[in-house]
Amino acid sequence: MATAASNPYSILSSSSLIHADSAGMQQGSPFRNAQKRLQSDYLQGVPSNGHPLGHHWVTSLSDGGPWSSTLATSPLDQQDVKPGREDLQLGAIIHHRSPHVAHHSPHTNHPNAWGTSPAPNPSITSSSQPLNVYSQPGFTVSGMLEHGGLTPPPASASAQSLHPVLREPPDHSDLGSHHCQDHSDEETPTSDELEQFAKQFKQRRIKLGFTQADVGLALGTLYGNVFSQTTICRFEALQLSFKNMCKLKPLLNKWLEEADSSTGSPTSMDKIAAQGRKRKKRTSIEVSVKGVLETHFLKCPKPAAQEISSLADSLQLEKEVVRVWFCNRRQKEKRMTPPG
DNA sequence: GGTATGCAAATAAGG
DNA sequence: GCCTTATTTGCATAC
Repeated sequence: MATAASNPYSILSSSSLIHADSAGMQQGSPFRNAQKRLQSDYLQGVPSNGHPLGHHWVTSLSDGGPWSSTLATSPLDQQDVKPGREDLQLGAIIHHRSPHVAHHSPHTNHPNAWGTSPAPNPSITSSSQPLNVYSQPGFTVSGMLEHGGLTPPPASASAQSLHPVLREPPDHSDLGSHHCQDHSDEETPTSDELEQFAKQFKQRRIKLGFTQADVGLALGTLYGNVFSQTTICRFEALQLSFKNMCKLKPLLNKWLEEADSSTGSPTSMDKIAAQGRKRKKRTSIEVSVKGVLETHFLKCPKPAAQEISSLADSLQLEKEVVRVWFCNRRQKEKRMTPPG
């Protein structure tokens, strides 16, 4: 199989992937997905009218919502556009592309935009006092040996590594308010706390000498759930949805604690890292294969299961991959189709 | 070589 | 089991 699906949980081997997707980066594509639209809309000051979906993360900007306190003062805050999705990528709004932001988050560039958090989150009071909410005696260096290495947690850690997101620590360091919908308990951080955390997280990470990729991998070792550099990057830049930020924060907080408090007593981590991935590795579909799929789509946007199966066979793809492709393609089609 | 971003694959949730 | 819709996440690549 040419897809990573054949080895969905391996974070080590991706050679089986079809890497031909570069063409997928059609920058000149007439179609811009929600994310992209949002960004451009923001940047262009497009009024909020295009998207039916309100989002607490954004819609609340002007009414004391999660990010309101800081955004309200942003020079860009007038861009109170209603995004079509949760992922507003607010960070991007204020984030001019600054290639090497060695020591600043987007906020640093626009202190007023995000900063001024009146109450720094105690849970991230930097290296000096980690919270130890999840104290795990065996962990070292946030799951990494040294900077690139993986530091396996003790056996007991494996248990902890289960369902990281779901098993929220009973006693979270965050004093949060309750802005996170599905985590409506007291653990839910406020927008200010998230913002502050992201900022300090980045600072600490850099100080400790870890890259975003390091952190993403380390989360796999700590929680059995690897994240990409992209995700860490977006977290730091506050480009994830509020809900998603809430979800990732405890994990990163934990990593930070570990990184801050340990110097890395190597253990036997590799296996944890290997068993880490829960999400199926993204399949890269070859351009030629995409062409075939596209052709089929034009003829029949909603093929029957049987048809999908045979198509999958002929393309040597998993049936599920083909099915999902059609689903996503239909979604895309809908987005592309102008209303009315 | 690390980080940021476009596009889309994968997943979640509800029907 | 499959669909739709919304969302999360990462590959590939630009910066």
